Amino acid sequence: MRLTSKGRYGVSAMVDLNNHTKDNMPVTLAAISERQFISLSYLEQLFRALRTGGLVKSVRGPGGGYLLARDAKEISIADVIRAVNEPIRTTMCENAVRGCHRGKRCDTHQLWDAMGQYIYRFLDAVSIEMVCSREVALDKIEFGDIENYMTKNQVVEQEIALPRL
Amino acid sequence: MRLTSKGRYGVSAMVDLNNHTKDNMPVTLAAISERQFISLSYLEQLFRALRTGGLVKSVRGPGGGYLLARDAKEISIADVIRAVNEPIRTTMCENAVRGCHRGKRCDTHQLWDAMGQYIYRFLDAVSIEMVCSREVALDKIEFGDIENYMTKNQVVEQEIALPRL
DNA sequence: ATATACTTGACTAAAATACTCGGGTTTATA
DNA sequence: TATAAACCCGAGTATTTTAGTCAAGTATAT
Repeated sequence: MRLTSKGRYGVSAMVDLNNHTKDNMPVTLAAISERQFISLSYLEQLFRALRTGGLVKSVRGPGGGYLLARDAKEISIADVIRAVNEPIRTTMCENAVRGCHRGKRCDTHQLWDAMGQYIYRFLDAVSIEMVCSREVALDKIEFGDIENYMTKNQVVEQEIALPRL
Repeated sequence: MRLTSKGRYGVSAMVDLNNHTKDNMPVTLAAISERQFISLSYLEQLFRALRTGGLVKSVRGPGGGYLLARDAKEISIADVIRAVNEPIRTTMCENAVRGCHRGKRCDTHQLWDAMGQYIYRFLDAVSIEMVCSREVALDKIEFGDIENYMTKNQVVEQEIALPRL
């Protein structure tokens, strides 16, 4: 997962879409473009990715536009960011010559894994609905126990994109 | 704060430095360079920043090198990343024409602020010492209550660098 | 028919990042 | 006092990534 402005635009667009959907009527990109100050062509690119990712459905022709593919409660920020960015290809350390070399994990491998998981926990827990309502505070979110990070034997793969070493 | 490979290199170098300091004898960049596969010139650039940031002290001349400026327990990952990256100039939304416009905060402003604080909490809580020892698991780290994020009236500024809208 | 609105692939421009280079300065030691 | 080890520093370039555009479609309501 990459934290770039593309992801931010994606989230802004999804939030706008949810805020302006009434009676299950599709919302046009032109409308989102005006409200969010995002160019139409760029929005088209973003929604292509969002549709491929199964987060929105499109209705073609006049009167058409986009709708959320499922309830805003069921769409996380992580979902959106994942959808608009290309999937990351390399697992950072594993095949690199430097850093983690000769199969040996670099001294900081564990740290970045832990951080990735930690950030994911946030982005997975926050939904489009929460951002829209602004009523839901994070202290109401169920995160589970804050543990099991940076433990010795953990082997979960790094998923927050840090440029490869 | 930016999460880039420069920061990773910085952390790797600091961890290596701590791991290879014996009897308060300075460690040379040449040694770190060999062990971590980071070019000498790049290391020089990094340590310039680390020294300016008060995280290491240098000893010049033959037999010289670098030492941690304070105990590894007292140096957080956030400290290191902050030191090697230029400080961020703009507060993302505030002065931009798009996104947060006309003084009105954009719908997602709160979200990114909350995320920034959340990530900071992690990077501030983890020290170089913890990464070196690998004995300290995150479940032993005191994070305080997991709340006060994304609450309605929060006005803490965004500090994780997301490219400006 | 026509206009609305989504669809797609490919392309370009701009920014950020990573990294290098060359010439310093300090200082231990022979 | 000459030499070499090692840090110091400004300025530059190259690469990669990201952001954003463009042109030519296709589907469909009216």
